[in-house]
Amino acid sequence: MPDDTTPDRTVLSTGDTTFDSSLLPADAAATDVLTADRFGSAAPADPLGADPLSQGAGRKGAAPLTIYDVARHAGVSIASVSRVLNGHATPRPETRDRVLRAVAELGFVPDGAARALSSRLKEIIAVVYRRAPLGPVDDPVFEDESENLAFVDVINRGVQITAQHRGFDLLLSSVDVDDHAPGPRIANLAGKSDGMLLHDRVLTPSGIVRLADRVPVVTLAGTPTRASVNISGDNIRGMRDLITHLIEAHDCASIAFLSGHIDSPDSVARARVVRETAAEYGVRVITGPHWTGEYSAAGGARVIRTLLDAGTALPDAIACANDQTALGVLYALHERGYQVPGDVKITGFDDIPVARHLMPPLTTVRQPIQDLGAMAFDVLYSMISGERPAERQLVLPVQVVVRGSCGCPTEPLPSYTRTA
Amino acid sequence: MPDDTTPDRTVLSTGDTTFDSSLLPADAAATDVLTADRFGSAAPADPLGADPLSQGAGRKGAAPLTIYDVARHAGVSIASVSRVLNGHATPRPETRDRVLRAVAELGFVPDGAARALSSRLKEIIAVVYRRAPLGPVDDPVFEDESENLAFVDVINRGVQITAQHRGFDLLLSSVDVDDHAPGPRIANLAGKSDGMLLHDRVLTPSGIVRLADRVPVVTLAGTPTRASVNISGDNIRGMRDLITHLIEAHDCASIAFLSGHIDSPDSVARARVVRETAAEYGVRVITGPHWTGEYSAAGGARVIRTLLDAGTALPDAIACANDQTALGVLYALHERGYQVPGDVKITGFDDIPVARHLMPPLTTVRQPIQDLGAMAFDVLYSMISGERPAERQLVLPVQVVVRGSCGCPTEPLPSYTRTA
DNA sequence: CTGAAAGCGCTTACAG
DNA sequence: CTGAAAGCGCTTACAG
Repeated sequence: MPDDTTPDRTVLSTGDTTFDSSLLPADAAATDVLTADRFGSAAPADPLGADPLSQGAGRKGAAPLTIYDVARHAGVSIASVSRVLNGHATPRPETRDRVLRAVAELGFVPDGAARALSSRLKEIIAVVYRRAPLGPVDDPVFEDESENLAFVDVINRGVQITAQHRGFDLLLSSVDVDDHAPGPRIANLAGKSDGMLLHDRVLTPSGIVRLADRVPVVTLAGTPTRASVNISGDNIRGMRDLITHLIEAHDCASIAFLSGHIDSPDSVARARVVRETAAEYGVRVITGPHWTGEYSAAGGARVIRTLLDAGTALPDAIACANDQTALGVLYALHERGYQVPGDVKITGFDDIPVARHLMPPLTTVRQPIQDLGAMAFDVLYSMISGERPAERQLVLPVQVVVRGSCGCPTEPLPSYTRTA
Repeated sequence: MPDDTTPDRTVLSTGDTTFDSSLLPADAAATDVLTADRFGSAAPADPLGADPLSQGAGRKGAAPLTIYDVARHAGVSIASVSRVLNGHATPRPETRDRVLRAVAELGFVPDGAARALSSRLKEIIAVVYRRAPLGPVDDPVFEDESENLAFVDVINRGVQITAQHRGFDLLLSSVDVDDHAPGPRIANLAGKSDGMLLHDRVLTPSGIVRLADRVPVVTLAGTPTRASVNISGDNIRGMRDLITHLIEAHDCASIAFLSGHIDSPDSVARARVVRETAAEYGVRVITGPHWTGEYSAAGGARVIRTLLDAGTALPDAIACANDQTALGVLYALHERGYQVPGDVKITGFDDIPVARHLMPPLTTVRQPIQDLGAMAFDVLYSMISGERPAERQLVLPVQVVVRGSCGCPTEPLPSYTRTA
């Protein structure tokens, strides 16, 4: 019952340090919080064995509990305690019970570092991403770099949830954009984990190869190496379908591609497909150094403003390298009084959560973002388990999601009838 | 030079498993990736000492390098290696150089678990959040739970960046909404970390007290206990200023408060302030079980649809418990043909990154989200260092950000002149 | 300044 | 089924 609905909370006044005294006693309802068998075995959920030690905050200074304390308390050897804690079959019920009781009464939690050192498994994978650069534009509307990391955040969520199923946790780290020697940090992470998951642009391919020599490595939206596996969405199919839609359904005769980082494999692949697909239809493609948005809303807005300031005419459609860029494009166009999709059609890539809430809702290519993370973990896990990956490059299917920004009618309003 | 601009990448065809062979050799440019002194000392950045072992992926099966290998290679004791690696003052330059060279040549990375066990410091803090529930509405527009976690993601980013400055990494975990016994998972995390940071509604206060008995605990947007410190934004000041603005600047005579989780301290505090402030002005407040949005866009949309379906008249303004809720409210109103702020004024709370990009841009209370995370880490770090926290409740200042959704004119279009 | 050795808290053959 | 003991790879008094 350590449920969040327990109504034993009190709202404090701001800055107030008083608090409801009912919070203080280690009440019965919370007994299972720390004493429940962490391995899912049948621990005594009965609050009777309430931990006497936790009654006072006093044991803070005391030496932390070890497996020896538990063994002594239960009258068994540390080997037996370890076996019970690890769910081995051997200890007979009676021994098991005594151990479990002792663990519950003492509130024992095994030390992860000791377990890791002994078992040679940390049950931790490190995830590293590069923090997006703030656009060069000093624009308060776009000042928050966090907004450009929605894609990474959702992938990481997929990784974390999947890892959790196998008892693994995620050690999260980031590399600053202008950190040109991330090696030491990443080496440190390698020492703290069983495997590493690198987002795009964290390490060069050669850096990845060296890292992979020490620990299994999987990359996301990157490039496979002889020693690492890469996971990506299907850029080719996704962008081809999107461009085809713009041309066939909306008669676009000129399409600009607003790229991401010039060295991003995803962006390069998407750009190429735009060119190829348009060429098949004889449609004009606009791209180049003026059309570079660094995957950020600020970058997208900057491109639009620069173009309009220069008096450049807008193409029929702008295909953005990702949704964040489209977000900035939409904002800048609106700011200058242009209508989307009336004056120009806009599309994104990724289908991050907000894409559907924009005005107009964003037509984009939906990547299975959380699945990318899940898949990345699965592959990494198998490598940690000693398996040799069958493929070095895994591509997940994507799908065009047609909404309003490409010129398609926004979906009709459904009628909801609902009773509370 | 392990920079992402190194142009030695090749874009693959989808599903293709070939790759540019230039990726294969462990080229000189990447030498410093793993061999650089991880403690910032003067390691030989010179690529001359390129690691011969990493030339082949063959050493995969070999026993991992230990400090003994380095010591032997350098002709010193393991104690000296350790001292150099930890930046102690003692080893004289010559010894230091020999160690550093051996470390670089072998590509040695110390094992984190062994370090942690020996030094009693893992340099890891665990962060746990509760994954937001999907609204009960089976609505494809709002199906992605990730969209409701933007606030948590940004806080975590603040934590991670701040932790990084002290050499700490972040162990990220989440508790499923309907996990009623998160104890075992959280105990496991406690064993893997030096301290814990809990987001709202992860543990009951009594659960927190028990946990705090084993490891330092800081909560975010929660409730302080005798054993843990809580960090929050200034709900009182923020909501008071916001409601005052709606009343004084926009003559609102009826204001609804669309709450978050009913047991969320933040939501309860905000609701109370809405009531108190409105009462001072004699303004009518609408709230109650029909006005509960669980902090999610889906929840906000559901509330609006239910009300409109029931023929309920809209109040002058709806103050949402957070921005996510406002996002759903905006969408649902637009869906039904209502104008914001014309028909009803809408406000949020948090100022998550997308708030400024909505149409109309969302008037809200800006919390220093990343700072909340930074502060949380700082407090936790001091507790890990053995300091007794001076305050149990820390409140960070917030600020009303007036945009279009409250009825204020959207800011005038600035004129940008920019040269590429 | 440097090294031999103890010890951190677990897991797991190895005996019994 | 159970226990004594070795060992995981580091750090750090303790001597020299």
